[in-house]
Amino acid sequence: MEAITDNVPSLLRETSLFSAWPEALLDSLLKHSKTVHLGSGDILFVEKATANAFYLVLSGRIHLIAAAATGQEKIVEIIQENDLFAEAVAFLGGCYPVTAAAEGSTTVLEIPLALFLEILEQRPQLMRQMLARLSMRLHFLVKELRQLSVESAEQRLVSYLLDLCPVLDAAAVVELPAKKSAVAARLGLTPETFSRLLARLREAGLITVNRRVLDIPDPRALQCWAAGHSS
Amino acid sequence: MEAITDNVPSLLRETSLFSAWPEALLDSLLKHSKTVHLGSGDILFVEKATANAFYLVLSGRIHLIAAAATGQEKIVEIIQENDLFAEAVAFLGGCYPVTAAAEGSTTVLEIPLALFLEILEQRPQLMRQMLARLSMRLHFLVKELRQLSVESAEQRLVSYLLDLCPVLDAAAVVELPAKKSAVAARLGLTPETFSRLLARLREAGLITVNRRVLDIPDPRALQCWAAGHSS
DNA sequence: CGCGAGATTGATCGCCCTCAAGGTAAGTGG
DNA sequence: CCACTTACCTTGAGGGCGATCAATCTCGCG
Repeated sequence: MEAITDNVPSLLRETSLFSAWPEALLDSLLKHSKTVHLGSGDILFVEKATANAFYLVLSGRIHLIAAAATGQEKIVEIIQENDLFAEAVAFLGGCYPVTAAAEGSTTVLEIPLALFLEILEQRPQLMRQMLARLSMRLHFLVKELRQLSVESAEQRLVSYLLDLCPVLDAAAVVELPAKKSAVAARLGLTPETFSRLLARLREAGLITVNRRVLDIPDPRALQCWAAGHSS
Repeated sequence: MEAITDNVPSLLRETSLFSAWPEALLDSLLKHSKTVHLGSGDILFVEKATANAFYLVLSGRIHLIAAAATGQEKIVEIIQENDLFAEAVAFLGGCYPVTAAAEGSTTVLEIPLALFLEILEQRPQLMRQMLARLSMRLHFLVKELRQLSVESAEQRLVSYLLDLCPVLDAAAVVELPAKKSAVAARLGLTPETFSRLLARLREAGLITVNRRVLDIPDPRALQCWAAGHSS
């Protein structure tokens, strides 16, 4: 546990938001932060709860979940290690728009919003960075919105796989960031449909599947194939 | 035309973003802005084009459209008179994530991003307001995302109608903000499905429809009915 | 009146969900 | 080492929602 805690300053510095922060500010922020350990499925915060802090994933993964009255759930985003989340709520003093749950054993750093805002208030450049961050998230969400509304399940899956590829011009071996049922939820699909789609791509010779690891010999071909299937 | 131009300062001041700006700053921003007139269907900017300005709708309506490779289109948002749009792209120096098209004859004020950023850079409080604005948009998009992925067409329609009601506790007469086919696209539906859903609600005695004007005698009943239909 | 855009209604189809039944690993205790 | 368990994934059959195609209707307008 100490090992992780000692690591925190360097981890924080690796995030795009904090990379340019002066040492002193980071330290004072860390003094008022604390690590939280979560078991599999544990809830970090629930939708509509008052937001007092935002978080950095130190190890494990966090699912951001939007639930409907019917009990159906959609995973809005899967937060990986060393990623910040929920930092955007800070500026409304409001509540969390989603529920955050741990996948597997997970450790997060809890950073109080009040102090963060206080520091930000006095550092225009930092504000500028926050604006850029939020702007990026906006673009991400707009893209998601488009994909959900106008693309088929297969096109969404292909887009998702292509996003995992570091480059499109060379063969790639990618690992799914979570168990398949969770990735399915992330894509707005049932596990059954997800499985069937993977099978289709496999039968078409576009990918090979090994547990959580996918081999994509020709990303471009995958891209074209999905486009051709819209007709 | 002069009449509209003369009106601009007061219109700008009515927007949440500019309401607290000093007169002098608004004036200098206005000096470098210009009004643009659009006919029905005219394109203001296209997706992926480099962003040099953001806009305020002076009269008419603007559709923000996300298109897929297949030619299908989804209206992400319908911008009303006196609303700002595309202000969020400023902080990435990037490109527009959607296409903007006029619905009917429309006039917009084009505000250059560069100058806006310059002013913002020197006014931390203004930055803070921008952050709050972006945060609100993030919440809006997350809500949209949830609705698209986990709610049925009927639930989405009802949510949309309820959003148009000023209060839920009293009867409301609301006007659709655009022609029905455009509202359908906004909800991710075809005009046919939209029409059928309205008919269903009408037959259930929950609304009456007159051209673009809807009468909702009991919003609460509408809300409950949609919830009950999830089973 | 005749025209045309938008709205409605009907018939049919396909995608994806649901429900249900195996299948395939990993871990457990004998 | 091997049944047994458990979690996860896969595969199959069937159904429903919403899209598509097509015909009719309404209304504003020249």
